[in-house]
Amino acid sequence: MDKQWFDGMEARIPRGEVRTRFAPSPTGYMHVGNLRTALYTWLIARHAGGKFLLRIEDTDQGRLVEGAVDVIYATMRRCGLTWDEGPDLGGPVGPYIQTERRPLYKKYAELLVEKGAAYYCFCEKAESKEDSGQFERSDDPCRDLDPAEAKARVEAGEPYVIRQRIPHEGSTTFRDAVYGDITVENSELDDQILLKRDGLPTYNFANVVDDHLMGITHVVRGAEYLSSAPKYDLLYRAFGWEIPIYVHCSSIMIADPETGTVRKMSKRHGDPSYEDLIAQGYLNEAVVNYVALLGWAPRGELAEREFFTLDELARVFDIEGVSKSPAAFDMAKLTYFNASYLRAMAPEDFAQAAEPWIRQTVKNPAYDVADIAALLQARCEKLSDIPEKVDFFDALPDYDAGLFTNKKSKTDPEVSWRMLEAAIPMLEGLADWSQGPIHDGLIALAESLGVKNATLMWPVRIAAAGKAVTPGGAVEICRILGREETLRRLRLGLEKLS
RNA sequence: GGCCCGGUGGUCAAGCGGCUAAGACACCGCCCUUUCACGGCGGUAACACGGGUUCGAUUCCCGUCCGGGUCACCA
Repeated sequence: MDKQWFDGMEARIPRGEVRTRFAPSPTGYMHVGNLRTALYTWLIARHAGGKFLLRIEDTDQGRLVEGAVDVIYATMRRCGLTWDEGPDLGGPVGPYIQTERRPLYKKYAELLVEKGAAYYCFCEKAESKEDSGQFERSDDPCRDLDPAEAKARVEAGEPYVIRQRIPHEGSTTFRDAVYGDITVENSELDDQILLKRDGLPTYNFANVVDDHLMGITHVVRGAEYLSSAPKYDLLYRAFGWEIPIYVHCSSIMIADPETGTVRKMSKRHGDPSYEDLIAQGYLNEAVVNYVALLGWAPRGELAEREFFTLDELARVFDIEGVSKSPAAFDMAKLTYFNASYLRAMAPEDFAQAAEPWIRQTVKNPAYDVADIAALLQARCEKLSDIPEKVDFFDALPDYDAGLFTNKKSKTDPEVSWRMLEAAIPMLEGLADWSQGPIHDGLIALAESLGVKNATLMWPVRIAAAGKAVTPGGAVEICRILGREETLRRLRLGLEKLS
């Protein structure tokens, strides 16, 4: 056995430093739940001034996805979850890709066999969950094989796996930072496979080995791993390693409209992933902020606060505030966060973000993106709301004359006809086609006609836009459309009313 | 089903033995107003249930119910 593996790693890591890791498997997208786990993991490290590492768990050869690692990098970067060590950066305890650490796991598994905490198993492979459970764990005929005989069969080339030998008696208690102490009867635990037939480790084994070798102090992961935690403890103890602090995070649920119940959020059921949300026009900052609050809440003074930047989160995040019960993902609230972030943007930043969405329907270069964006900023909750809202600029919709009737504005077809007839010459004669003059001209006209502002504004806006609801009022829309186009549309309205 | 973990308004949640039980989203009104928004103001709405412990339980313990997780050579 190569002794350096046992003594070398620890020496490379400063004592007392908090080290956490996000260890995704490359699936090609980021679950919302995974994003939150990554975020909390990052926050714990940053809060403590420690190190955050990225490790790729690609031990499932059957599920390799091309380019998936790049998706992970891109997502992490976009979210601001910077890492200090990782496959691309390297670091003192690499490699950071599990398949590149392959020889390591076998050595450690064999060490466990030597110690009697694991054993070779030659039983038939159960290909799936359904095929498993052919025999009860206590019935595994290989568990009590003579070590020398087992070794001989291995050397003879017989396929095998290495299983963890879990005591049949007693119980195991482990400690979790959010759930507290949890005790499980050992008889409830199965002799899980550590090393697969292909020589690669299972997730559970690779985690223990890597987390130890990489000096991870806080193991953060989803609550679905809570039930395997006692087996981890048994493994750490068998190795004689220090047990890290476990931080299990409850699942993120989502309401299922079909069944009227909640279930764990998952890509498989068509629930949105991080990428989906971004594609739907949600801002990265809003998603991160919202997700941070799904399962964690600031305490004390900050209990009422909801808006946090990443840096602020790093400052105030504490494991104490992590909740034990599963939280339901609420798209409406995410939308609220997104709307707030959109409104808080500098106008020019918003215009830049909105431009591609505006240009989906506003192709005419005569219409200024910044002008339109200014109308939109307070009126959209997500960027994908935009195209539909501004579709009337390029082409006047084929609207119904009924739109001219509006009770609140006191308009009907007849009134509207008079308003348009009066507005057209006034607008034609305007010296300067800009916000102030158009506004003042219309207000003055309303006064001279003896009608309330809305009575004049409504028909003008309807004729100009051809829609009942528009971003911005009559003045803004006319200004952007330009004098010529505005007059053309108002005359069309007049015709429609004749 | 066994085991494990949860349970404060529809949702996220504060609370950590004594409170008229915060706040936010959503919803409903009102104000503002050139449509719709934004913004402002106000409102409806909760401690799952039953036993204990205690002078006193949302808070501690037990049971019930409900919800979730897990029982793969997947992670």
